Amino acid sequence: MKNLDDDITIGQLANLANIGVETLRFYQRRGLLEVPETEGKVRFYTHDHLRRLTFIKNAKLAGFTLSEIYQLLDFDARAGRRQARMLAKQRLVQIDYQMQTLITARNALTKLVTACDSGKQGPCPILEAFESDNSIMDT
Amino acid sequence: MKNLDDDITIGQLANLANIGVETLRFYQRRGLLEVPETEGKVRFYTHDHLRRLTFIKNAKLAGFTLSEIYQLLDFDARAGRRQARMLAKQRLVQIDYQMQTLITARNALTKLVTACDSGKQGPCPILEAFESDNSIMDT
DNA sequence: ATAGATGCCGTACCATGGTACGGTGTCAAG
DNA sequence: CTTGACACCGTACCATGGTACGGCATCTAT
Repeated sequence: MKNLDDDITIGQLANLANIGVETLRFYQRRGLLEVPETEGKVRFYTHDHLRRLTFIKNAKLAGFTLSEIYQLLDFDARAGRRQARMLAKQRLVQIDYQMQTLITARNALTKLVTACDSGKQGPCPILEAFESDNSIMDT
Repeated sequence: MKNLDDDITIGQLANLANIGVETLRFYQRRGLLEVPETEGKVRFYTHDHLRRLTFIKNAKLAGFTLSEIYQLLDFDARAGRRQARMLAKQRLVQIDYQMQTLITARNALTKLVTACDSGKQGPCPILEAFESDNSIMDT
């Protein structure tokens, strides 16, 4: 299980990681994925590259941007616990903000859909609300 | 209050709506904002344009994309209550999905930050988690 | 009447995260 | 020995939501 999956081509790596080859190349350009030294012409990838891709996928799931992931990878290399923690905390603040926004929109839309479902007469409450200046979206 | 704010230039409209002029032009290109017939050279905007911008801003707050907003505006013009309701319901489903994603990420990051804060030894739990295959992000 | 502020228009550019294309090279099987 | 499948590389293109620039016209105040 150590070097069984060593010396893998980019296509195989892409398969294992379930990511497109072009995306891998894109990550390479972004510095997220190391470009192996070529001994000849075709480049070979190892277990390490796969782990890195796992890292990237998980960090993406946590909502980090690619450039934040770039930093996280750097912290990982330099044992930058403090910085990683800071980035994570920042992301948590952001998440709370995003959730609040979603909750507001959700409440508003739920209310409006209900109103629109029940009332049969007059203009659509949803569309009407969007035209109103002190919107239901403020709350 | 009817034609006091009529015959307004694009710059004034931008000010009133608190949106950049370039953004207004962009909305015009997208068909979101009507381009007034020019009687001469300079185009004049009215209260209607301002209401439309309010609509756009509120719909954006609710998380609709510009092309969805384009549709909503169309429904508004044709009294498309049913369609507006459908779009709103779709958006609600999407919101629930997005919230679930955020909650998962939030739980994971909270746990990791706590772990990283307490443990002083060994590798950073956050970075470690991202390298793990069956990630904390799955749950 | 001349400068400065706006308006108009087309077009280019930005970030974000990819996706695709075309040319070239290499390698293995039939 | 030729065909097909990949690899490599540079570059272009996609959607999304703007933002900026350059050239020209017009309007207003000094």
